[in-house]
Amino acid sequence: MQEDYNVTAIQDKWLPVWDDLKPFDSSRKDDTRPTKYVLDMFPYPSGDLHMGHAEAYALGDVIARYWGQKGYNVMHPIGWDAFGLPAENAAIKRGLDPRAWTYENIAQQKASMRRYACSFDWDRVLQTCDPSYYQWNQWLFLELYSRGLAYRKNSNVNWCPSCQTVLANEQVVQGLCERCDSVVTKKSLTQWYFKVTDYADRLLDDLSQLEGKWPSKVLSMQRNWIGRSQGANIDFAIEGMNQKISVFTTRPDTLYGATFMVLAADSELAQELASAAAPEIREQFNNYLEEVKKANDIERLATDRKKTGVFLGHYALNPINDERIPVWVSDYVLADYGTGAIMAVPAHDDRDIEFAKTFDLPVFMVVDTGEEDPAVSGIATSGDGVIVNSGELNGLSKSDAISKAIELVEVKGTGKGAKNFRLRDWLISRQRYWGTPIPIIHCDKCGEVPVPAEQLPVELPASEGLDLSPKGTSPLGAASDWLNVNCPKCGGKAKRDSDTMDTFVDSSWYFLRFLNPNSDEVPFEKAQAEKWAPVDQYVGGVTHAILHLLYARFFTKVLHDIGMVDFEEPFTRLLNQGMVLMNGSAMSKSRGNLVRLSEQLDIHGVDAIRLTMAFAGPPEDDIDWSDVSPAASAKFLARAWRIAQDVSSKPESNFASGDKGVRKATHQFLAGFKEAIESHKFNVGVAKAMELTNHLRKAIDQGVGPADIAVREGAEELAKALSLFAPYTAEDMWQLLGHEPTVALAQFAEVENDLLVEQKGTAIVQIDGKLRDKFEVDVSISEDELRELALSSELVKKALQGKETLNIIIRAPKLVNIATK
RNA sequence: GCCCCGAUAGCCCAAUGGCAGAGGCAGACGACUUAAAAUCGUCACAGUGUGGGUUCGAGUCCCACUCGGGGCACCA
Repeated sequence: MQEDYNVTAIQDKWLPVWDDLKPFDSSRKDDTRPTKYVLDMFPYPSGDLHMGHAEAYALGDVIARYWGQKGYNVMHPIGWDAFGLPAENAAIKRGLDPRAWTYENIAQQKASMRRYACSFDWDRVLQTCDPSYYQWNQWLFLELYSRGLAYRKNSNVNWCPSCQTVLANEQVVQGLCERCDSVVTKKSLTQWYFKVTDYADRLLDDLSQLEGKWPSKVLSMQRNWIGRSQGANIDFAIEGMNQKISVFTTRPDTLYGATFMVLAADSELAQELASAAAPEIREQFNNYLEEVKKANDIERLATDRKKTGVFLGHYALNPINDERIPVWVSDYVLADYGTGAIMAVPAHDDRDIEFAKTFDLPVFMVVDTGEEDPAVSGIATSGDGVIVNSGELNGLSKSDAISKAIELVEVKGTGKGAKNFRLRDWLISRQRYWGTPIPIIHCDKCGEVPVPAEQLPVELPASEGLDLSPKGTSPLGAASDWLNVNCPKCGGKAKRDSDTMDTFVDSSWYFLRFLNPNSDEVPFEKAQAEKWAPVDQYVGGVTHAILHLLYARFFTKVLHDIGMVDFEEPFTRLLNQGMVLMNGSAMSKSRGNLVRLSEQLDIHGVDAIRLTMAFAGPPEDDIDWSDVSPAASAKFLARAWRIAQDVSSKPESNFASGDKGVRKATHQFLAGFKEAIESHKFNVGVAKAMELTNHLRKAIDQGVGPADIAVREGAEELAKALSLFAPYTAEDMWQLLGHEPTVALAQFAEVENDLLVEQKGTAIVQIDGKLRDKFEVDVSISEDELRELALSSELVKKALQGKETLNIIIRAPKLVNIATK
């Protein structure tokens, strides 16, 4: 009897079966399959899963399931990035316990992931807010600390007045807080840092290993972010003072063109020089500094901003020619980049010439680029050219002059070749509650004392009784029972560090914790790392292109140097899926275009939604939900399901006697599907499955009929392929075809290449690239035979009338192109 | 301002330098039906954003531009 395809029924039917079978258990001891590690970026547990998760996990699942059906033991774990501000904000707003709020959301998301049939290994799960996880954050922090890679310093840090916490450079976007869009201000604080800058060169250079494996966009964003520039540090003596100004420049070739110097207004050196200046200059400087401090980054970054500054009354001496040049301060020079001071070469730098024009300072051309003299035109020239007015550098090209100038200052001892990075050290302290406590104890006598390893974890105290609302200092400071301890060194009274770690610390190494998610002995076992890591395929949003991926790469390199892993890049391949939009813009409640995932799943079923995500387009493109049709996906799945229902042959493993045409369609499908999935063209893979379905439908209704064994072969491969996108439907098809669960472990058939070889093919004849005729030919046809055939064609003869043949290109058996005059 | 990516049918998207169409949506028509839905089938629709170039041959490679998206940006 023919049944109907019933989405709800098959979902209810198979979920418990899978729970029982655990097809994605990657820890079986006797497993001899080769390994693959497929990882989806773990979610933040704020509320239930949304459409974005649905896309990411659908795509990650296609890859994980594919390798499983290719015979690999696939580790595909999941966890929760569970610390962070939203839990606290929920706590503050609604009076909830952040811990309870977080675990409730995790439970809800976990249930949704099960329903969504994610092929996760449910025995490898972690939550970063568990002490069993974050104790290893603390352990790793102390490892870094012992190597000088974690340190504390006072500086002007980015401060979000709304979140009331400091932010890493990476969390400041266009002068705004990444999280709440408040204008970020500066505050002088003593904070913990990780010394990422020690790894700047390796972080940059190793990107070349990822070329072709990571999206080029992400590689270029990381390169931009690290921002290495090559040049020189050059010292300028200050006239009449036992003091010098050191500058970083990428253009030492223009040293003769330096006509003034500029110090960052908020630098220490500026302060110092101002103090040594005449009282009226000091006053001008102080007034200026006040103004500068008031301006925020938004104002400072405005492109049409007028140059401002103050002359300090001092003169510096150009080390290459002892030229006497004035020293100014301005806010267009940044205190925290390079040395906080520049030599200004107005002839060849846009900013410098603007400043020179504003304050009527001299412009002196030293590179002749063939353009008008900047001193006349008022436009700086920055291109290559011939060095002029520069003593021993005259006549050299830009790049030769750069080397030569470095040589000259090195000989004089007034400078040397240098490189500079845009990358700053990673500020990891946060003045918030819901995070990993920093495992340091401050003792008046002993200073910073690491918490001894055997006392880890330093558990976060209960939030009860603590005021979590942002106030600029950590809420933990008020947990006096927790805060006050004895110094591990001297036993005297001491206090715990009350800040918590940036949650990006948690996610910087979580992919390794999945190797041994429950170990109390080690963060992860080296042997397991050798077996599984690095991650073969990482899947996640491009929003993490800089922050998370850079930090994870940094951690991996540190762990490599410590000897804990033997690789230096954590994620061999990276796939960035696009976003799910609605009517052209990101979904949001306030915009009123929110599509609820749970609703979509109720209406169309899990499989149809997953399939829609995969079929919508290339995975890295955004999906506009208004452009796609989950109803059509459901319709297709029903059509495929009916194929399995119609197959009337008994299960059989030898398909040789099946209809050749149908077999050919199946094996063509297998070859094309493999190619499509392995190159991440999931939409094309789905299209090929649709094509096979159409072919089988026709074979059943109008061709060889449902009993031909080739139809069974096709239906079985179709079920296996659909298992990547639509696991419930595929499992049911597999059963209809007379097999035991689970299709997720069934292997794809080997492509029988014999079936793909064509006997006949279509040859086309072009004249000057335009199609004129085509005919069926034997694929073994020779070039000469094909030429004969083409030239004897009536259509070709007609088209060639009155034309002179120049050349005939033959690509047997497919093409003849006749070029004419 | 600099860098990167994209533009193919009414829509979403395919196409190792070789017949512009694999697949889907929407559409038209037909079969089944008393009728409709569902199902099954058939059909139509663009010469690939614009202008040059390379080539026997360009959607595909190169150059310039337009539009859209993204990244970086007073980084010396």
